[in-house]
Amino acid sequence: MSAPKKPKESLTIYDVAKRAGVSIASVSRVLNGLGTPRAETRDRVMQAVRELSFVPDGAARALSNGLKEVVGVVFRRGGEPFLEGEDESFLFLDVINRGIEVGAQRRGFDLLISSVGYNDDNVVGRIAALAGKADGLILHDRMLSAAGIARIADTAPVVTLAGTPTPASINVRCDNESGIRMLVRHLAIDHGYKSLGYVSGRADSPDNRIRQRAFETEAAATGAEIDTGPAWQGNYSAAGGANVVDGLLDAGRKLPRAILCANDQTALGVIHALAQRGIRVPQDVAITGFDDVPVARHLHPPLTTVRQPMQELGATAFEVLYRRINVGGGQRDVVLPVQFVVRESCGCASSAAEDGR
Amino acid sequence: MSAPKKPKESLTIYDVAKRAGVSIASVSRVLNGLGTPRAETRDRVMQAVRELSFVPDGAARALSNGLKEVVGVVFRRGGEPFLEGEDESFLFLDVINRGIEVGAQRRGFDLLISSVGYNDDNVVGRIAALAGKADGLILHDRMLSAAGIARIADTAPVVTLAGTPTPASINVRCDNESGIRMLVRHLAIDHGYKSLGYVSGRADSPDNRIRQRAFETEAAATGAEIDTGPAWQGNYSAAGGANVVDGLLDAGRKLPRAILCANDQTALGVIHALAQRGIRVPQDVAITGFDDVPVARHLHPPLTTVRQPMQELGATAFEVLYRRINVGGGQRDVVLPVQFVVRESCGCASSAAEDGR
DNA sequence: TACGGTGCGGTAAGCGCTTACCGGTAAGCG
DNA sequence: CGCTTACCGGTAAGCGCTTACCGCACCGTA
Repeated sequence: MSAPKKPKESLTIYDVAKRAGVSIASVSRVLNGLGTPRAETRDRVMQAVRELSFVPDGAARALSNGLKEVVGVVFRRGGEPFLEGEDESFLFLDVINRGIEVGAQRRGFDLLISSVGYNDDNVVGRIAALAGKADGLILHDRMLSAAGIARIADTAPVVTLAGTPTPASINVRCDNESGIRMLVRHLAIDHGYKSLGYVSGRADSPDNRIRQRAFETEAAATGAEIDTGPAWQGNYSAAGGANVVDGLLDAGRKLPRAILCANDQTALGVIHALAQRGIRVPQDVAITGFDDVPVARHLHPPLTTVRQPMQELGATAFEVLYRRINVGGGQRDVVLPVQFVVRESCGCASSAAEDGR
Repeated sequence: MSAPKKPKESLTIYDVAKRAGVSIASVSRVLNGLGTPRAETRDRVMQAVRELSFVPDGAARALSNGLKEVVGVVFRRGGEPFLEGEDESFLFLDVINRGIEVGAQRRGFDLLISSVGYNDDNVVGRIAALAGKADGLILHDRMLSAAGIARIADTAPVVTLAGTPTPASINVRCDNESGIRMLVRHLAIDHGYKSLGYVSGRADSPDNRIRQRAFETEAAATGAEIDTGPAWQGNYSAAGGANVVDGLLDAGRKLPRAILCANDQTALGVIHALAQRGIRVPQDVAITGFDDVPVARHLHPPLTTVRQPMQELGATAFEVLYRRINVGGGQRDVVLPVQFVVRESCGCASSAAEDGR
């Protein structure tokens, strides 16, 4: 039945055509479902394909029709494996990447993945090389300066995640402003807390800057008193959050009634540090996070936070890129809605609305 | 200075050649560092490349020289995101993938990543498509039957991780036998425990089968009494480990003096379940794991286990594949050494040798 | 001055595929 | 029964690159 010779070098569409007794054009058409081949033709081709277990060469295909069906994904990786707390950020990126993959699979695309260390040299070169192998690029976080993006972008379309749009690239992020606004209103209005603080994330993170600004604006709008300054500088890690609390307290400063944290990770550290000092959450100080990572609901008390649709973020990034690859144009700043998740760390009772769905 | 026209469609080596006033062959040679171009020629090409920010098309290159410089990596993903305990397995795969990436980067290769759900259909088809876009494939764990592998393997070289070698593929794994042997000897001889048990991993895992067999062989060799049977069936998860303990105890069976667990995750569950019942580790029952995941050293008591060189596993898988792509042949069963890590869960004192390096 | 040697650089073929274009056959119509 | 129309399916032209091969210019030598 099946007598696959030696698959010598690589077998091509010509081999299939010969075996099926048709032309290469027919083979191609059958394989791509174009035209209206006769049933017999189709069957003979399919059978030959099966017998030879032929798989068309992606490169040739890409060259011929100008579509590689590959998107490059670039992200930062920590310097050392197993750095404390890295597990979480791993997970974070991973969920987003999975989202990209899901989106990609719908369109028959695959992911060309490349991570970059914090102190790798020639990052632009590496990314450029990647661009040559892909139809478009998705860059996590802050991989490149606007100039760097511009340079890459005239090779291949670029979508950034949680960055800022540039003339040459599209950015996809979630609606940080609304998230912070909901948090602030809930604390200042629903709970009536009169003083608020914000433990920031990494200073160079666009997401963080937006959150901080939204915090200040909204807090001012509600008339709450806000506490700021360099002492509030965190770095997205639990250790960073704990540091801020310790620094504040050691300096003898009085904590505000409620503290928003740049992300859940930070909130975790803050809550921990407060517990060490015997300060109760939420009775003495209310705490909120941002992201809604899986452990958020298992903290004591369960963390009130804002859910980022991470997987959707990835899927959307892909979809936006896909559209850009095929038709061009489109919106440059894509913002996804977030979901307010009320638990107990804000002072709500345990029976309060748990997140839906 | 730089007047990059509109990068209309895509710019090619012809555009560069024209701008530099040389032929496309010279451009190609300069770009690939072949031949001995005059300094002037080289400079003009380089300048033109810079001015146009030209990046050669990977597909054309691949088609022309038969090397895509891409390896496909396929792994299983859990059905649902955030399933309990998935974080760990994520991490596990991730570290291996990072290892592959490190190896790949050394050779200028990139990773084409594709995950497969537990109940996706047409997995073979998806993997075949991936094979068409890559120079070779690395398959995690049990992605495919031997027949499936054979089918893929005459399209592209295949390396499996923690599987078993087949006539058509190479397998890379760590030395499970030695690991188990060291564990058993340490428990049976050094500590003199007379009865041993093994909480297994997933039944279909080659790694697990090898570990179980090694356990039985080695335990018999030391003359220790061993306890086995379906009640000892775990699944690599903490819950699975806890289940085994609960099942055994609820059935009124007496636990052996020492229990080896198929992996650290399982050990974690076992220790937890024992603690619940007031059974002390290691005083009443000694426990060991396998893998040495990061948390292993932070358990109470710190876990005695065997370290798998995960990153190296990935890097080796790549290197083996790379060699196979370029020259063919090579060993079919590659085994990496493991490292015995003595901590306290086996009954050793806390001052005992912590892992070296 | 004429000839061979050396080496840079250009021309062209071809990698495996898609697809525009066209010719041949069969079915539909007068 | 002959001509038109449709419909398949084959032929061939690239896609952007690498590289074998060859010509030319310039040097050294006689």
